[in-house]
Amino acid sequence: MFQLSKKIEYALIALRHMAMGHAGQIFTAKEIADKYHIPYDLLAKVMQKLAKKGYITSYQGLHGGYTLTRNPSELKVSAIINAIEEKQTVAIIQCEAESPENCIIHSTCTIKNPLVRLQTTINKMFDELTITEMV
Amino acid sequence: MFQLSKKIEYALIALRHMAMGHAGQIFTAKEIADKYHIPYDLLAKVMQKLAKKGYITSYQGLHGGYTLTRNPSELKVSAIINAIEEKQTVAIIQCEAESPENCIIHSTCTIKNPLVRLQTTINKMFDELTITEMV
DNA sequence: TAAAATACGACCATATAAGTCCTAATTTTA
DNA sequence: TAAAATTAGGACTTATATGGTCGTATTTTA
Repeated sequence: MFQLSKKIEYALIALRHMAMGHAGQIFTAKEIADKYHIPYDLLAKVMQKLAKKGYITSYQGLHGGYTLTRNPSELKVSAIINAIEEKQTVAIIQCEAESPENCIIHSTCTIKNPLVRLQTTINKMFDELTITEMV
Repeated sequence: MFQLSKKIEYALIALRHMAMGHAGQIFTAKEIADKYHIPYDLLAKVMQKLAKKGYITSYQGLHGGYTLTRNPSELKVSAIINAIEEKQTVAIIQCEAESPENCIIHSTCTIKNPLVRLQTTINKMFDELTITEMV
């Protein structure tokens, strides 16, 4: 628990790599996968998700690839996480995340609040962290 | 990702329950499992781990059970997490957690530092949070 | 000695994560 | 127009982690 998934690691690696190039530079998934020794297929899917969310722009065909859509300083880690993980992922307590109504101690629960506060802080940190901090 | 495991949830529920009783009061795993509708066997193991680490004291035999060893204010959530999860669990990046030497970008990695800082903050929060805040 | 509790290892089922494979579709260029 | 290089994306497999169960031993008390 409390680990970023490989997908997110790969996304950060790729975006950082792209951020280190010049504006508008095109990168292929293969090139990045090779350079960092990460599985091509997996990285490809990750980049497809990022493209779908508009964080990177894709170009198909020969000499195709991806470019960063925006300035790295606008690329929040929180957004990257949400783009890649389908489920609500930063949610340290499950009752808040999925089924408050099934909670056993419902109204009298005094565990939830401190953890929700903690979670809010974590969310904020991921929100304030951008790719710029990683180049 | 970024969710507390059920085991830890159960530990928090149990410890909170015990903290709400009077000092020295004995509670059985069964009693707590029943009250909160959590699987007895699982809770039993969780409590065994807590006992092994000395956070609660166990009494075997008929009319046995567990008591809190210390004041709830000394029961840090960080300690509870570490008692129950075997692996280094709050470690958002894997290179720090297990194999820095295998890292692909080793010396030139600029991703690690911001995440390590974030992790430090999270650790600190879990360290400052005690059972007292949950009763 | 029986009952009620902890102790603990082994096991199983399921879910999630990680990775692979295959087949389009698109674009460029020889 | 055909081949090559790329993105797009679904289906599948494998590995690992999680959650839960089971069986048996041990301890203590009545």
